[in-house]
Amino acid sequence: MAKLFAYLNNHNQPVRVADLAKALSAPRSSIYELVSVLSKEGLLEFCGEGNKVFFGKLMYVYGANFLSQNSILREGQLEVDRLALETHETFELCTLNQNRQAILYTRLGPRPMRIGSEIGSQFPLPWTASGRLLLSHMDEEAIDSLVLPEDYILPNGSVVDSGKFKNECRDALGAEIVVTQGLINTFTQCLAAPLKGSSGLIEATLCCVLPIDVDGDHKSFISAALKESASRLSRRT
Amino acid sequence: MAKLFAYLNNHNQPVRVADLAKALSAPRSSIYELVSVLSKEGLLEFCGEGNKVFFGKLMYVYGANFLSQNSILREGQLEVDRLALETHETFELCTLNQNRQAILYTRLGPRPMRIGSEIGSQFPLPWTASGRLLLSHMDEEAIDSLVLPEDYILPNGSVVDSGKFKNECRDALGAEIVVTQGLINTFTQCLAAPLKGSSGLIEATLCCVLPIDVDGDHKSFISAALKESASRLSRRT
DNA sequence: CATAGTCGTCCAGTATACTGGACTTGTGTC
DNA sequence: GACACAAGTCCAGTATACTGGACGACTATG
Repeated sequence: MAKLFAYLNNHNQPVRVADLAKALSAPRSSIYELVSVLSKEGLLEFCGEGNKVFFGKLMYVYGANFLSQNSILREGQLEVDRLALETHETFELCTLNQNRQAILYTRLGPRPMRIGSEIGSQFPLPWTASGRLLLSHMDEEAIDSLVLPEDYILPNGSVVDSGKFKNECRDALGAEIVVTQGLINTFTQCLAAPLKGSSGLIEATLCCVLPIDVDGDHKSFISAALKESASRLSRRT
Repeated sequence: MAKLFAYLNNHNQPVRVADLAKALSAPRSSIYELVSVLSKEGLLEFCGEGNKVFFGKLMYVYGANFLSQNSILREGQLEVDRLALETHETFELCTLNQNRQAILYTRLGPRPMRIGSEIGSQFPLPWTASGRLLLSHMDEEAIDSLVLPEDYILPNGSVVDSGKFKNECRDALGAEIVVTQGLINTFTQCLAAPLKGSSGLIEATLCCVLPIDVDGDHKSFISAALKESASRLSRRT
């Protein structure tokens, strides 16, 4: 079931049941059965032509429940919208999901250029500035048990040094902003600021994706705006 | 699993695992196991104190997927917001979910007064104006097989005549607006307008909840606004 | 501090759901 | 229209997950 959902999420559009079976390399009968059960429950829905399925109404309703309980997410969405509108850059709201950084919300600027920055896409933590913030409270041991060896391999094939990464995580503790350059690709940099919950723990990050060659004044302006937003949204202890 | 999700949805806040087991009258060990599996997958999350669980990030992400695929829902939300802002009344976006009417989105006016009009709450179809629209394309036989006998029992205990209900569904076919009064309670009326998909089928309804004693001019105004919004949002064939 | 009640874990037995093969139905091609 | 291939259904055997009871840990109460 988890794999099925993940596959639909990656495709972000209805998928034929037969294709699901192939893609998940599971018996067709199992997938037909599973899809039938989940669609009876309303978590999946048949839609359009050709026996295609996608997430159902209930999934949306349950997701809305999560949103209503999560004030950082709710306020963070508004803030991402506002920042994107004012600066014309791409902003994202990110959070830790298992051993990945998940993008919970995004608003594209006029020049979207980062791979897969759709809602629901997930990245290995060493790939992003947000990843360093999200792990900043953990010790080396905890990081080692969470981050898999293959997560250190960047899209271009080069490898992030795990010792260096853990140092950067430690340095991110208490930082107002973290910047990484040229990790996911060579032409962007990523500025991330921490959103802290009432416990003081970082619950999410506010992140901006900029071209690598943006001029210094503009970058400072974005950086200041991120810090201001993040500190305003963070809960006071 | 379906029951567990439904229970969390009804409570709309984190629930202790032990309470879940009681409420679902299932063995504690089963619920602990199930919750553990679902939270490992990210569909549920432990949150706050005292071993409480609620919907997880993945549920939100998957729900956002549904939203992105469903243009009527996306545009309908904006329209509900706009109508509520302009008229100061409560509007809802409703849809058919199995044999229930589900509220997918709502914006409260200054006098919210309808029971349970939260996102995700569901009603038997005979209780609402939207229900008549959502069933308007079905014949009597299809309606009988979908609507359970107990669905005809209103909250106050009185019973909707099933023949009359089916006539009202038939009359709703092609109607621009459907009004019901005093069904869910004695002091509200419900105005619903159909949102049609590209197939011409009613995919959702836009609905306004008014006090029963609202003056005629205001009601006409609301009614006209609903018709206008609904026809604008409906897909042309 | 003793006690009752609840909470969470563990485990073997059992029931449910998954598997994969055979079969039927649908679809596209020549 | 005949053919090949893919899509979808069905069924018995098996593996997985659920069950419920026993147990220890924790918490409130007198």
